[in-house]
Amino acid sequence: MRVASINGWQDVQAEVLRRLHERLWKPGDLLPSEADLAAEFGCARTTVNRALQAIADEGLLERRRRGGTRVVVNPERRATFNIPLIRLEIEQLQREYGYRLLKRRQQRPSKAVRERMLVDAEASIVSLRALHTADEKPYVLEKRWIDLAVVPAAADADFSVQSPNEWLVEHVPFSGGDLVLSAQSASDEDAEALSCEKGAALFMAERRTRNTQDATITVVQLVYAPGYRMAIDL
Amino acid sequence: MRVASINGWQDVQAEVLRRLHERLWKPGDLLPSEADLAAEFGCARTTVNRALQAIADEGLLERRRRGGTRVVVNPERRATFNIPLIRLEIEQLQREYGYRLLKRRQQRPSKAVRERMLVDAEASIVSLRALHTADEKPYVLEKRWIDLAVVPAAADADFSVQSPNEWLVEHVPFSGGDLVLSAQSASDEDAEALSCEKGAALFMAERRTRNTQDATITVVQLVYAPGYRMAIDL
DNA sequence: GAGTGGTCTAGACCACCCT
DNA sequence: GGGTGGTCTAGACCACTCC
Repeated sequence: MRVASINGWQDVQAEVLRRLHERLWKPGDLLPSEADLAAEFGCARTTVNRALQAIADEGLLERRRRGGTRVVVNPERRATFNIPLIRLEIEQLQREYGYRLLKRRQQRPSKAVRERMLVDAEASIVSLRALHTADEKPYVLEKRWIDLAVVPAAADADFSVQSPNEWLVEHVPFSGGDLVLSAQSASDEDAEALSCEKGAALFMAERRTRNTQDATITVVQLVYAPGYRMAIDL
Repeated sequence: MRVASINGWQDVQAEVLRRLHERLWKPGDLLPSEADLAAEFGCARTTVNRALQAIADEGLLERRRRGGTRVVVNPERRATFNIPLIRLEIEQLQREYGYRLLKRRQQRPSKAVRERMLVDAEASIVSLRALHTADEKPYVLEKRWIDLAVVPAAADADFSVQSPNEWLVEHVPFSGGDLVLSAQSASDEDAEALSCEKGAALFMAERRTRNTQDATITVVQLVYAPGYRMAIDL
């Protein structure tokens, strides 16, 4: 037998991956059909299907009805990462989490906020500034805007004890959105809140969250203290 | 009928997601068993399994043998994104891609490189600097180190026409690794290569790639020109 | 011990789409 | 038209783990 012994779909996946690694099937090549592979491996087609699906989900194979399964030519690496609650992120580092609400206003949106949230000038917005600390040291500055038309309850929420981050997770159904990562020079406000020098290079994550009706619930900018690293496994 | 009509696993997924949205099943709650749900939906247990698996993969449910399926309490958002070849990334922006090799050396690793690559002082390393441009303007500076013990062919590769990025994708079997995103102040070298001011806030991605034997193939630092944004859909 | 999810099997039908 | 992947079904056995 060429293959040690195929028991489950993970074995099939491993064997297919091995052949891809060894360039036995090269980029652009057409793989045998599921039925043929099932015959070769001595398992049900369903099992082969499951394995190939998993590999295709990773971006290494491309599958089409009637067209068969092809090895992708430019295998874009696809990375998955978690966006944890800041509190949990800090606690996982074995550091003591702290939180402080710096500012809270209810107001009409500025032009910049209107563009970010895609709301009109009449909207009622809760604007927040909060600081998350690790071992008493500034960790990340949270700048957040919440649309009260979409989340009326936010008007009465007490963000001085619970961070808007966590409050929203608890009170608002999850939904879609997007995330933009960038590097920014510290503004005066950033420098003061994070106790760093003005102009320092800061890692920033800006996240927009939409509900199921595609309305913008909230936009948040997380401005991390200097030295922050976002690690992702591939 | 309570439910419109359940045909496929995607319908089951949609219905379960609806119940999660509506808080019919709250964080921490135990869902009915797959068998019960299958009976309710009038489909096979396999179909329910597929649907719940998909939701669990998104991080919203937690499943355990014997323990059943639970709604996750703190639903960490899980995001996936592609890491494209730089050339394709630029071409997708409808800008003209350009590439220039700035420096190439073959040498023993410095202490900093040894730490990054986890190799010893005797290793033979190809050290590269290359610039990728969009419409003739600096886009990203690539600092790369390749371990010749792992990739001997890199000693003879001509990186002046093809970027190491693409050469490696073509010649080295894909593998695991990790990725670290951060913000850095532009060094003298960065500033000169990217035509920006020293100290400017730059977005940096550092990636380490390992082969199947867990040896470090290459480490690359991608230092992006000011203003770069990395966008991710959630 | 018993109930749960994890998975395999064999067969079936369908949607797609290349030739 | 016909071959491919996408999926469903019903039944089965197993692994895990809570009670």
